[in-house]
Amino acid sequence: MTTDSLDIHPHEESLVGGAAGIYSQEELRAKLWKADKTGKPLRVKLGMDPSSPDIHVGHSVVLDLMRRFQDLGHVAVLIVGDYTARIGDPTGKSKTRPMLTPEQIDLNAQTYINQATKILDPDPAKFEVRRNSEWLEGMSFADVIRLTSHMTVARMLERDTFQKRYSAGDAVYIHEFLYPLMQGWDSVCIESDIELGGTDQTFNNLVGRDLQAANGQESQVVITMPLLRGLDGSEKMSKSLDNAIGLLDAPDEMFGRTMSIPDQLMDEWFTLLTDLQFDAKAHPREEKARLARWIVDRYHGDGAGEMAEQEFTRRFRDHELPSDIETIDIDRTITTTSAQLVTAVGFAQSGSEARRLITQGAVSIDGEKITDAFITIDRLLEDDEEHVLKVGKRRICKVKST
RNA sequence: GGGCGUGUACCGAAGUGGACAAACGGGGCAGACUGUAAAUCUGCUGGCUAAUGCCUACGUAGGUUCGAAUCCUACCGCGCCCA
Repeated sequence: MTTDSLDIHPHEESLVGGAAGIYSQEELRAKLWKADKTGKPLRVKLGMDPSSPDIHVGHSVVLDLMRRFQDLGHVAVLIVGDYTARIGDPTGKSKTRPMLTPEQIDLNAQTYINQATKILDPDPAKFEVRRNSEWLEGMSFADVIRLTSHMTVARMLERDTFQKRYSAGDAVYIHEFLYPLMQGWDSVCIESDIELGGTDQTFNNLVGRDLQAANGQESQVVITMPLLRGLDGSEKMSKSLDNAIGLLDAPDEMFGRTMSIPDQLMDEWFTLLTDLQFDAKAHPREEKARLARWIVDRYHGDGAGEMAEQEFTRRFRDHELPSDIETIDIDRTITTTSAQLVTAVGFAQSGSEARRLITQGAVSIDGEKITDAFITIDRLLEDDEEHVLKVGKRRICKVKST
């Protein structure tokens, strides 16, 4: 491909402006011009791991880019790594994930697609979903060996996670070497023009380039996007680290979680998640609320952010009760002490934990702190009256005892 | 195949016959302070119990011992070295 003399393509900036890496921009340029000329849309690949179906706002970074490609007329090709998931742990982090049944995988994939199409355009002309079992399942051992012959051990060990684990003396299994090859082979099979992913996918996606070249195809362009850090402000956002905001989270939950991020994270979130401009001079709380409103509006519709904010303000600034509290019925013949009450409503997992919470002053009834874990609830609760039980800052319910 | 190591609670990591539900760090939870921030400080962090106490737990299965996370045997996993 000649790339020397091409002018900058008008769409380039909007597509790669936020990227962490492009391999390579010249090739992207050539592909964009070529698509214009031939009228043939580019095939833009994104891999999805069906072992964990939940999408969080961090995924929106890459999905937004995918959407931009779609809006320019290109085709989003979502690869469901069902074959990969069936075999086990794809990232080789440290633990082997349980093998999933085809049913679970189907379900997860569907859930994923439902969430992803909150961002992506589901128009069939621009949206294609493929499962990699389609082409991986039928491969023979000889096919697999042929595939592995394109990769050297040294090259494989360049990869960050292998490097670290290997030098730390942790186990690195041969089959883990196959995952990048599998993903790369996906690119060959769907004739990918461009592959998107987070920076953690750089290595895997680059393998696709090599395999395409080795199979007589034009190599895909790899565009990596920065990883969004989660609520804790350090680790990348991930459901399993419990530092994520799910796309399906309730408005109040989204708002509250956003408000709890460290201030230093705001700039990053504004940049990666929104089209708003971060104002470093504004009061941090106000800025964060603006960010939170934007996020809630995006996933729950205009106005949802403002409602969530109001609820948030009354609850946490004005220390009032939430407007909607679940009422739980308590049977006094079973539940007798305050500690048992806390476990009965599900705010503690064991009696010991409930007792600890009470001892630490975390539990209150109708605003009155309880300090005695063994006091009988007869002395705390009126018959047939609703009382507000609060544990810590967030666990609140009404109890009615009979 | 052989040799040497190693396997501890959510994670990392001490402990090498009794005082071990197991130091310490991280994480988590709670309290103080706040902007539900972050940072900081304090406490808690296997289960049952009003409590003395009891039960379960140091890779798995047996054994030695009054007593085992600690010693022995076998097995399983992982690492390193030799072949």
